[in-house]
Amino acid sequence: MPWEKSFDEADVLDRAMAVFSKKGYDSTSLADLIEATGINKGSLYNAFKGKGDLFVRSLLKYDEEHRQYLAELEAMDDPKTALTTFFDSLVEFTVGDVEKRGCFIVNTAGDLTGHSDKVKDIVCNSLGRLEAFFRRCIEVAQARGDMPRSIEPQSVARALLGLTVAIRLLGRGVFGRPQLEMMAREAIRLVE
Amino acid sequence: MPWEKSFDEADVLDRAMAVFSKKGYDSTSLADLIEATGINKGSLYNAFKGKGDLFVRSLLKYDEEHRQYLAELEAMDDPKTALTTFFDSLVEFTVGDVEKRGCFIVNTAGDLTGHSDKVKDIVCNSLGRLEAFFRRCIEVAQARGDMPRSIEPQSVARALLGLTVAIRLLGRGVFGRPQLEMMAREAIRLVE
DNA sequence: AATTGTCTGTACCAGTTGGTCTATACTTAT
DNA sequence: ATAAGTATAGACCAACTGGTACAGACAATT
Repeated sequence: MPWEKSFDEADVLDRAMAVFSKKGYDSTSLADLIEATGINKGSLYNAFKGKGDLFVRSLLKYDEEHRQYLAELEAMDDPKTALTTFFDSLVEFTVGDVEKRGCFIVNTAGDLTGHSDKVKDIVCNSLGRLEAFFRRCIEVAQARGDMPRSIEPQSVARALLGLTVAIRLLGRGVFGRPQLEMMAREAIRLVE
Repeated sequence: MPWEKSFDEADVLDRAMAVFSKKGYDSTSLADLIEATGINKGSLYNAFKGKGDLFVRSLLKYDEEHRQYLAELEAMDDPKTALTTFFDSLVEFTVGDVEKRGCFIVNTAGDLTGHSDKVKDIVCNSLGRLEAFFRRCIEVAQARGDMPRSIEPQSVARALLGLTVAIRLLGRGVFGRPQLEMMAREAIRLVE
């Protein structure tokens, strides 16, 4: 009888995610991946179909974790606090990202050309879910009387998505903490 | 006596700009550049120091053109119209970009890791100028009584910059015209 | 016509790319 | 011990990478 897979696949995906996110798909070589994951080239091609497959699976895992975080926020059941918490931790997370690897989804969104339709779908769905989360937060808060009726949920949700993308993108080298905090504050001002 | 340079350097930079913008620095090969510019490898290395130099000079040219456009807008001397015109043409330009090459500056901003400090400076300065343009528009409009005093020029300008970046980035494959128009409308709503 | 220097094409370079393959070491259950 | 399957290391591949070198074609001045 053989041997159970020895390396932790989730761990490999996490490490691959970090490299792909930091350098992008094309600029990440197999050598980079082998060094980062610690597993051998043979094992890599045994466990995954290749570089492309590893990328897609990493992206899916990142997306899945993101989705869970949104679910936790939504479970707070105080939509306005959920929004402020989101933007607070967004800035905190971005500033704390000392390696400047940024958001895997946003980085990939800026690179959509030259990616498969599968990747495009993952990115579009992920961003769509975030926008929908914003929209639900606004609608529920309005129903509770915590947010003015004058706000159009769909379009403000889309603006919040835009500011989120901008914070994640510009936080990777253009802006520092004070600038990012100012942008986040302005995002919250949109729903006040 | 020799011969004056025969190919149009500005034209070469424009063509290089298109390829670099579409595929990014790393993913653009010398073969791509030769095919796009139409000039020979030898001429390329004679006229420019190499791939990196060609990239920087293309980026500078793009930035310069951008700067001129902003100057034209500011010369309109009606800051609020300048802002709406900016976002209208931003969406129009993004939608009309059928090759989905996006904004050279924004694309490079998303890729800042792995670029020289020179490139970082160009990108940061370019985005900084756009933000300053927004701020001046707001301040002048406020002085004229065309915009509410409650608006904080600096932070709203930064939010407008964020939405601009988002429109350019997401317009490259994630969003279509209606979604982009909605984001642009929300940007204008920030200064009303 | 001779000269000067740019353009072009091609050949060439060493290093890297993603990917395959094989031989060997190893771990587990029979 | 044997068998089955996994991990590893490395050799190997053709294609491509950015970059250099060189020969000849060409244009403009003298």
